[in-house]
Amino acid sequence: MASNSDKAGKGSRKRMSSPEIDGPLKRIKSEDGENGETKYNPYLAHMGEYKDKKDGYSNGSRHPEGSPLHGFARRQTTAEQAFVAEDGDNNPFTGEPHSQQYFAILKSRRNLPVHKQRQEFLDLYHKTQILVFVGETGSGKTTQIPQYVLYDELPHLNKKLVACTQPRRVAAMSVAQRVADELDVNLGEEVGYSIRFEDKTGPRTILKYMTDGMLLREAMHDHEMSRYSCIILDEAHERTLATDILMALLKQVAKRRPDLKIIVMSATLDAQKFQRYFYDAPLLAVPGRTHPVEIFYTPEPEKDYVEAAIRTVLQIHAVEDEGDILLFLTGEEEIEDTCRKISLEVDEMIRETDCGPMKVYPLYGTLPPHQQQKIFEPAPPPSRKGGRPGRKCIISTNIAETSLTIDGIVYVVDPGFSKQKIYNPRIRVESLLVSAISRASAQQRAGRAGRTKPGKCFRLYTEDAFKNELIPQTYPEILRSNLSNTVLELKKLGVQDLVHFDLMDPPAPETMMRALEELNYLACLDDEGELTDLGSLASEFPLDPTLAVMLIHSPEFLCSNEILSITSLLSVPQVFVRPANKRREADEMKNHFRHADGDHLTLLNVYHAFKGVVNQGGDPKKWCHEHYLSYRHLSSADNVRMQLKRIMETYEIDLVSTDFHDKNYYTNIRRALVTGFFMQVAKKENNKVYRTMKDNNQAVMLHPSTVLQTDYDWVVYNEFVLTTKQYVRTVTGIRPEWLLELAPTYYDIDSWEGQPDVKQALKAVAEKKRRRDAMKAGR
DNA sequence: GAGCACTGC
Repeated sequence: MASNSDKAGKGSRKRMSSPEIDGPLKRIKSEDGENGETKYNPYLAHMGEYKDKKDGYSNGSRHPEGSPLHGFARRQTTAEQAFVAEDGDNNPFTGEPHSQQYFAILKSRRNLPVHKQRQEFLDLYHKTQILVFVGETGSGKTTQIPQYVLYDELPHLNKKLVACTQPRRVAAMSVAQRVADELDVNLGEEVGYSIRFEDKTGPRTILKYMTDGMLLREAMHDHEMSRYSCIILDEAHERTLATDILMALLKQVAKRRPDLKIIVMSATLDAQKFQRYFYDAPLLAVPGRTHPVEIFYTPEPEKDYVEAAIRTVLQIHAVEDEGDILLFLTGEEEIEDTCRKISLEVDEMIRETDCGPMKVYPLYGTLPPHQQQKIFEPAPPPSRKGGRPGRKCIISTNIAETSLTIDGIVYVVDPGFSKQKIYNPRIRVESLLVSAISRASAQQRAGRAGRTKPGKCFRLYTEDAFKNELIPQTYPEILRSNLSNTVLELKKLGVQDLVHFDLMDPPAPETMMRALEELNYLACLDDEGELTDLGSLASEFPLDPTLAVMLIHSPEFLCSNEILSITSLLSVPQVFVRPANKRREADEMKNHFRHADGDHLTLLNVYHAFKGVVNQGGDPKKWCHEHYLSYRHLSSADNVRMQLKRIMETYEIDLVSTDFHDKNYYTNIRRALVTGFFMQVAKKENNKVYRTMKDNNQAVMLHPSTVLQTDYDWVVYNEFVLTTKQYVRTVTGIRPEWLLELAPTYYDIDSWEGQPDVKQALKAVAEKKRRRDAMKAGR
């Protein structure tokens, strides 16, 4: 142990005492970066052996007398033991004395509902491999359960981690910070988080919060998830694509790894479904801590939900007690519109009655962060002394249902609609549709009224509709998505038999077939459905297969630097900003970057200009503002670009450019686009209408935002947009002979079915090319 | 000549 005390004070954390604390081997390892010594200490060699002994670290002897964890046997601990250790002077995981703040937080932790059931939790945890845990909002499950697991798993002993997944990055980051505080450790040391672009964990990390997508990525290279001794899937009821795949995967891994424990945490609804899915796993339910919310329904269905919503909000403002209002609507335009209308109406009310002031705020995902922050401003004070209190009204998309929590909401107005993604496998198109929400969603919305005190929820539909028309749960994402990316991931994850892969809600066979077909055309899967080398490489990129394949092919066209930039820009939200009152100015600015051959090349021009400003030490923020570009999204594209570039370097994909003055500079890029987008091609039918290829076969128009000027008969497009009309967005002109040359399987004329005019046109192109080649040869 | 629910790698 002497070597440990020698080190005291040298590490990043000041070690005050307790050299006898367990884990010297670990500590030395983590600190040897300081002076480059003691990678291996022969006196401590025996401590590395416990791993090989079957039950070697469960006998308690690993924690010497005096250690807070003395007597703890892995997976045999009691809540009482943990309480004593938590109450101790020194932190069992770091050896440091506990801070004052620690004891203050500990007190509040013990008031959480979940605290009472710690022993019950441990009893179940000990006797089962998979556990379903159900806890309502406010139960403390997300912060406490992983800590209960830590005190029982003792992950510092077997060098395995406890992981807890979250659907969203912000949640992973903020919960990790909270738990680090609760455990009295520095974030990034014993407790860390891992999200895209940021890995805040270290050699000492024993508890890691991470996004579900991140764990899935890791699993692609470690099918056994061997770094973890316990995996906790939190918010499983949200049923993200990543969570669904992880659940199916973990079911398989659990069979191969009896030592791996799995906890699936969910909100109450549908708990039995999770239980059944996990072989009737035991279930532990913990009550939440929220205030009651009184629900009101309309007696008759409302014809116009926006109008009804406005009426309801004004009514609340006129007659209800103090408290803020949250109204759920479906999209940006609807929200901005309603904000204006309500503000005007309130102004009138103030003039005519003695009602208090009301601030109205919009809230949706694409709103810049500083404007999103405004919703947290306090409600306005009464307009005169002794007047009626003011309130704020937030008009929000679904973002306020799960992602953002606003305290102080007492009234919720729920018209019962949201925009939802749907996938039509027949024409391979994802689109957004305003649809009725589910009962689970309605309950979640109502719950937002009871966070700080008892609240009221006004549902703008009948009770009968709630009971009989709303579906119980929102369809999971996996049933509403194009699965090309997912299928490629599954193949990479080593799932051989997709048909029998045990997903909780298997997608439609047609959706699977479409994905397999698409991946086959992209040559990511061979004709037997096996992953090809190209497919394996493509799956390394956090991109849609189309983009990944294009990027991998791009060096052949001497433009991988440029395709890398374009790919990054296509992976972030629209970089062009178009404020409602300055559309003309914004469009004029956009024209500065216009490339006559299409939008992809225009994006590239924007990126080059942006980088030019950055590299010349200009003020990119100011420049973006002046040019109606989103600094946020351009920076994020730059971030994505760096990540993709690193992956390209790892797999030795050359980063090359054609000389800018070469006449083929842009042609090479357009040809490279075809290697990925050859299935997203539209051919001009008449002046306005284009038609997409093969069984997609849709009449589309070029989106009005396009800069494409030259009259191209053939275009590639990035996106199919279904709104009032069918549009293709982000389009670039191409030459049809490139299709025959670069995607010969897809554009095989002999096997071409349907679309006789397209077939005819392709035939003519092929014939022309043949003649030209013959002439060249004859010369 | 128009609109973009929300996440995630």
